[in-house]
Amino acid sequence: MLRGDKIRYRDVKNEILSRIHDKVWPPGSLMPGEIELAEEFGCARATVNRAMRELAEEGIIDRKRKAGTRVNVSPVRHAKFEIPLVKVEIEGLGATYRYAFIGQTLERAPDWLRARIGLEPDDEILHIRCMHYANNAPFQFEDRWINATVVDKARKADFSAISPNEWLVNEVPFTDAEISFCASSLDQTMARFLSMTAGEPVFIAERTTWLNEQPITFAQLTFARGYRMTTRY
Amino acid sequence: MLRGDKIRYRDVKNEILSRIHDKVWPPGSLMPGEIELAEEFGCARATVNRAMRELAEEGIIDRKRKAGTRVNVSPVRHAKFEIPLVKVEIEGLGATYRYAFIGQTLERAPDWLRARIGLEPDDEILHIRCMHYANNAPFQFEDRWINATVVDKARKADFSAISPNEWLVNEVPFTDAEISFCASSLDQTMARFLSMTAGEPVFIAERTTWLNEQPITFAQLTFARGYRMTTRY
DNA sequence: CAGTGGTCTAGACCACACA
DNA sequence: GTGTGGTCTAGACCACTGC
Repeated sequence: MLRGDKIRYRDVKNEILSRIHDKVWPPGSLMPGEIELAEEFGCARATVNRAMRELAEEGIIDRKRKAGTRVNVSPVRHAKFEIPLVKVEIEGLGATYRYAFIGQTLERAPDWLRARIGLEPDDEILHIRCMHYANNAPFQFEDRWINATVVDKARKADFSAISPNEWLVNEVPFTDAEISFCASSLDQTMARFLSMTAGEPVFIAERTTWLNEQPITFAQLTFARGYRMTTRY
Repeated sequence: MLRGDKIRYRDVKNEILSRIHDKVWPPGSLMPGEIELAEEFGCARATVNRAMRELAEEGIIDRKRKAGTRVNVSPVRHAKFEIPLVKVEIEGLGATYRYAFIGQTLERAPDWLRARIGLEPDDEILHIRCMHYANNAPFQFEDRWINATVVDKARKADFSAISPNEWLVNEVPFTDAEISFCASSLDQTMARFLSMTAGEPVFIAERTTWLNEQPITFAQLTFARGYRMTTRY
C-alpha cells in the first residue's frame, strides 16, 4: 500500500484478481464470503462488496445470494464501445461536419426488413438516404428506415435540414437497441457517394432500435475507406 | 415507492434520469451537489453517490471534483461487446472447434509493430500464425505477436498444441487492452487459409494488450466470409 | 485554499434462494 | 429457517482541482 496503510477497494479488487489468476481460487470454485474477506483484508465489508460487485459487473465472478460467489469458468471480457452521433464523432476528430440529404420515400417495408426487425405487414416505412461529411470528405453513407406507423411525427420532420440520426436521438426514445458490424464490398451507388470504387471493402454498421418491442428504426451505415472502430478497456 | 418508503439508489437514479429527460437539468447544465440532492430525496449521501456514479459510468453525466456534476451534452450510448475465446465463441454457436498451428518464428519487431504498440528496439517477438475452424470450415486466421522479452515463458510454450489465444488467457494477465475493428481486402496468403478469394472484403479485429504499460501481445484476427459482430444493449 | 466528489467505516436491515 | 449478498445510514477523512 502506497499512501498510508488504508486498504482501498482497488487494492482488494487487484488482490482478488491475482488470486484468481494464480488459481488460489480456480475457475468454478466458491470464494470466501464478504465478511471473511473483510476480516482478512482488515477492511469493512462494504469495501469488499464494492470490489466484488465491480468484478461481477466485469464478468469475472458470479454472485448469488445464499449460494455465494464463484469464479467464472470462462473469463469473458467485455469491451465497451461508444456510439456517438456521427456529428459528434466527426467533430471529436477535429473535423468540420457537414450533412447532405439525398432523398426520401414513404413505402411498404420490403420483406427482408420486415423479417429483420419484426414489422407488421402493413407498416409504412420512411426510407431516407443521406451523407455525412468530415472536412467535406465523404465519411458515412446513411441508409435509414423509420417505422412511420409507430413514429408518426417522422412524416412531418424535415430531413433535408436535420439528419435522421440526430432527429431520432432528440425526438424518439428507445428501450432496446442492437448494433452489428461487418465487412462488405461497396456497390455502384454508394461508391459514387463515398468517392470510392465499386467492389472496395467497406466497414458497415447496422443499428436497430425498439421501443417496448415495437421496431422504431433500422439504419445501415457505410463508412468511407479506412474507417476503424477502436476502444480501450 | 413500493416496499416501505425507503429510497433506494435505483429510485434516485430513475428520478435523475427523468429530470434530465424532461430538461429540468438541460444538457451541459450544472446539477445540484450530492449533499443537496441527498437532503431533497431524504436519503444518505452515499445513496445519491452510487446513483450518480453509475450514471457517470453510463456516460449520462460528467463528474469532476470541485467543479461538480454536469449533464453530458450528447448522450453517448455505450454498446458492450463480449470478447470470448475463439474456442468458446465457436462452441457457443453449436459448432465443433478445431485448432491448426501454421508456424512460428522468433524475430526482432518490425518497425510498424514497434510504433503501433510501443516496443523497445531490442525486444524479441514471437510471431505465430494459426487457424481456427468451426465444423472444419475456416473461421478465423490468427496472426499473433508476443513480446518474448517481457513474456519470457512464451519461448517454451508449445503452440502446436494450444492456441496462443488460449495460452495467453491462462498464463499472462494484462492491465490494459485495445481492440479495433475494420474492413480490408484479403491478401493471397490468407485467402488460401480461409478458402476465400484474394481481394474479397474481410472483417478484421486487432487486439493489443499491455501489462503495466509494457506491451504483451498484438493480434490481427481475420474472419472468414460473412462474419458479423453483434450486440444488444 | 476551499468545495466537490471519492472512498472507507461500522452497523443495520432486507431479499433472495437453498436446505 | 438461515446464510449470503444487496443496500442504506451517518459520519468521517481524503484527493483533486478550480478559483
